Amino acid sequence: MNLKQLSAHLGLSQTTVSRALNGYPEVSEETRKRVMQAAEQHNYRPNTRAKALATGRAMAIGHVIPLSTQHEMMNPIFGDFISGAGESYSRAGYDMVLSLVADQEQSRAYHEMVAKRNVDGIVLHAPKMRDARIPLLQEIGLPFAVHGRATDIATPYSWLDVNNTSAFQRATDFLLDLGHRRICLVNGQESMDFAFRRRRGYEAALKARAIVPDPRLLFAGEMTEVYGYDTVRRTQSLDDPPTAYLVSSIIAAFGVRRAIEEAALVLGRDISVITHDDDLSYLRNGSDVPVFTATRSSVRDAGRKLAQLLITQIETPGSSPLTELLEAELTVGRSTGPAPNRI
Amino acid sequence: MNLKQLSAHLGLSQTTVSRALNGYPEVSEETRKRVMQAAEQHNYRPNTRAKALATGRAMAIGHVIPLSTQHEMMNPIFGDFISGAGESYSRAGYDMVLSLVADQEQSRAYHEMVAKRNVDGIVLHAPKMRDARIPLLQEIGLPFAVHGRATDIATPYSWLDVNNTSAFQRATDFLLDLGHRRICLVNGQESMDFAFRRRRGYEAALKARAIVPDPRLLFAGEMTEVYGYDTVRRTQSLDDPPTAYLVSSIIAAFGVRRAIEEAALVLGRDISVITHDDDLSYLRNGSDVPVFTATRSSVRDAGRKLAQLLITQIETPGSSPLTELLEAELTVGRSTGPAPNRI
DNA sequence: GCCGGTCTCCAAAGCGCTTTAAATTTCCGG
DNA sequence: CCGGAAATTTAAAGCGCTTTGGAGACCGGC
Repeated sequence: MNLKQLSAHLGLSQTTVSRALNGYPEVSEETRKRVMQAAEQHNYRPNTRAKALATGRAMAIGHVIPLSTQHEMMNPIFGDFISGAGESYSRAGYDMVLSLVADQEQSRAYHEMVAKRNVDGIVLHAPKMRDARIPLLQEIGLPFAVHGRATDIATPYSWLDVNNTSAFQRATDFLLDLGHRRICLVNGQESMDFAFRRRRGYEAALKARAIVPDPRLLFAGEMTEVYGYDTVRRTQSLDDPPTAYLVSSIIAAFGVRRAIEEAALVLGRDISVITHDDDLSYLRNGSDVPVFTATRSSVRDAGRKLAQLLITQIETPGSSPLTELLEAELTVGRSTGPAPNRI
Repeated sequence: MNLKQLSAHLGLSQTTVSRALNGYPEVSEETRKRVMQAAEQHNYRPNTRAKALATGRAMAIGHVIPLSTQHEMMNPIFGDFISGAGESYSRAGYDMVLSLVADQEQSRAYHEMVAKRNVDGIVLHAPKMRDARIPLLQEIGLPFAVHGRATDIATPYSWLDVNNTSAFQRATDFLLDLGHRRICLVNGQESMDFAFRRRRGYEAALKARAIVPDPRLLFAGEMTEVYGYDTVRRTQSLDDPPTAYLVSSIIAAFGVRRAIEEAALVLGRDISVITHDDDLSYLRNGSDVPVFTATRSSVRDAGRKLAQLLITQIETPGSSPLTELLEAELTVGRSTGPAPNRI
């Protein structure tokens, strides 16, 4: 059933029917009701493609996911972010189209998206520090919003980010307050902007207490369980092992915990651990009292908000870029305690 | 730059240019070359929406993700499945559109998709045992393919599944061969079809050796780390605790391992564990020798293949449904060993 | 009774592409 | 040099919708 058939069936013109359905005022209440009813009854839905062609609006938003091995780590949080974004989209009537693109084809992919005109805007994932995609998208002129930020980009753009610097600074402070002095940072890939900011927060907290960061306690890598495990193994065999770990992901924190328990140490007594917790639906941090003390920020919530932000921007053309900085909560669990008095 | 402008610029009709670009034979090689070059130079891409409207093909495939809490467990594997599917789609020139739909709106969502005509086919995720969505889609007539299968559906449809029954049967057999007699099944939600099949495999192996399954060793739930942990805690306090665990997901297996180590037992000596391993990119099962003995089947690979299967079906109309059953590998790691001789 | 204004409704153009039917050009043997 | 087949090219219709520019109908005021 298409518009033509529907209007023929109603004995009205396509114009009137279209207007009635789209809420334009030039149609009497009576006929509007009649039209609405008939549409409902025949289960009529306007053909998206025709509508998009006529209006110039695709009612769809693109997500470009980099496919390189270096970004595989996006995967665990990907599902949650997407569900959050999806909620906002379906509420506003947008579709979500995903493109998985190899790194070297990023530029081509964006140009193609805008030329093919099948999205009204783009969400950018996993920004690197000086991410080339941002100036590219600015030049192209397609509305976009970034999940995260990119350091060293002058011109303003829309983004939503967790305050990674402050979160890790507060977490480090918390450990310092407990008497820890040797704190190992188990960070993500530092080419990623968020990881860079986390390290900055960690370093700032140390510097404020005149502690010089020990390079042997700084790690950056892909956030796997094994990575967390290996890092603890390696650092615990130092002459002067750390008494605390600050971990960038709960998956790596699992590995950290395993290595600690395997060494017959007690988590929260012998060794303290704080992890960042993205509040993933399938990786809850314990049930009642959280297992880990954590800097927590729901990535699903971020998805919801960033999507809404992009929609707002698309629907109010000419608006200046929107930004939102979320503060992570520092929730205390059972993985932290005062530094043991080692000799 | 659109077709009209391009053809004006070339001094040709839109027809000829369109044909040249789409590889039709009614155009001389010389002009084809000229058209191709101009298109390249002006970075011309046909407008997807116009093309879709004219051809009746959307060149897009929809994935409907159920949003209920009961399916949250889809999330961890979701990212990998989608990347696999995305590879196939981009190779074939399809877009992927995601819809997150609350359970009670599933039916409406499918009807809407077909009425709006913005996808050429649908991938169905997380089928339940007697999934109502399958007859619904068959009735609607939109091509679709299921990731998994649904028991008790008579009419044929396209699907791709891992042979869950045989995988868990072989895993159970492997444990039985090692002398284990009390094997605890840590399964997923048994309303999900795959979980049901896994239990069937487990039971078949026991029955073949005339062992009656102990209901106190059968668990079904959402596959979290805590779930694995709790299950071990609970079962190890039985009079006659199990000597082996058969686990449905590597995330739960992490919890199983934690409980075992916390009880000062040695994995692979005191207690054996086999887990199903979806070969997720961010949750590798160890680096060299796998940590866990596992029934392994790459979910990314499944995504790739299922997408290809659906594309094939879409592009050869009138074809009968396609199906593919993948066998999981049973890879031996360090988590299994002979049953200890308990008295 | 006529006129301007307000409500309703409609015909037709246009979005950018494909494709059918037809026109034009080219080619070649006779 | 011609006629007809083959090779190229084109005009125009159509995909299903929105939207512009009017056209009738109806109203109150003069």
